[in-house]
Amino acid sequence: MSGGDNLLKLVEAEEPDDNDYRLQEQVGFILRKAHQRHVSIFASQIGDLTPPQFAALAKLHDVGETSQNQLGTLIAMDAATVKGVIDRLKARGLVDLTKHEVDKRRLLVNLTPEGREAIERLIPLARAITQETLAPLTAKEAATFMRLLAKLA
Amino acid sequence: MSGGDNLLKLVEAEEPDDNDYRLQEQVGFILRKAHQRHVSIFASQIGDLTPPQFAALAKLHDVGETSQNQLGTLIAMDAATVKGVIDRLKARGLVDLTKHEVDKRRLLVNLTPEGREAIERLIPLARAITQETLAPLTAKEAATFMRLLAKLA
DNA sequence: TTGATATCATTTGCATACGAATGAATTTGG
DNA sequence: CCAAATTCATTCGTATGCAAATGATATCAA
Repeated sequence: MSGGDNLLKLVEAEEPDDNDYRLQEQVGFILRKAHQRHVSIFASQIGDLTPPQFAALAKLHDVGETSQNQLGTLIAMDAATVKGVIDRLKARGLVDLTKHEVDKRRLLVNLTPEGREAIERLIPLARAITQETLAPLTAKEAATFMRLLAKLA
Repeated sequence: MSGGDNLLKLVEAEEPDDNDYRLQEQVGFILRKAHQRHVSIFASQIGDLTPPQFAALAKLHDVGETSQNQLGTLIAMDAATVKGVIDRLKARGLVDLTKHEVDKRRLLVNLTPEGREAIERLIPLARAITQETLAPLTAKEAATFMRLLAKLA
């Protein structure tokens, strides 16, 4: 190796490979923090609904009546999680549940008028939440970020 | 449900603003899904430890003895959450807890030999998890993504 | 010094999140 | 047609995650 002794020593000193694991630079750790920050921004703008609850209402507003299970698929929640979310929305009168006439396994979920009013009122706030979440990025960076994030999700 | 047919809810719906809201394109929704995917990859590689538990061990390995509260700050967990994580690690013999000699409020957390063995064994797997999480991106895209994600977190 | 503040840890309550097991209803394959 | 497989929903157990309240200790300021 030509003239590399000093450089080699330096590199070895800085990169012992196993001792050098940096938690703060791992994608999972930063993803978790970014998600936490978003939830916090959401809560500051929409205090009385959680992001999953909002997602359920927004999707129902979008697609209309669906089964609980199907709704879960649309908003990326497993059956156990979606049940809890829908139960709480029902308790607040934002959705109602009816049995499917033909397929008796299914539970159909609908927005109530109150639920419809709520989601339509909240959607502008949700736009502001998206903007605030992306505020640390320029418009171009945000576009790039969204494109790459979508690939990961 | 009583009454009858579906009333067609033709809410004469041409408010472009409201109809345009696409949940699937909001940063918070995709962030949540990307995080879910990462947790799932983590679980497939490291079945007997959760990402927060791993983070606690990795950080302890990095900085040595710290108070429970300080550890929480380092790995972005509030006091209530970190307590649960540390309790479970203690129950498994991966950390031990001692009272601070001078400041009696503080609870000092240390890796046990088993905890040290575990984290050193798992770090290579964690590197693989990071790689697999970023696998949908090219190397250049991954670098860009990490830079932008860090700005958001 | 002491009274007000601040910090550390704990506890409680609520809300995701998911694996696994279960029961009911439907669909499929032979 | 029927037995097996699948689907839908529910329940249980475990693990974050955070707000708010509490108790113990430490620090600061008048």
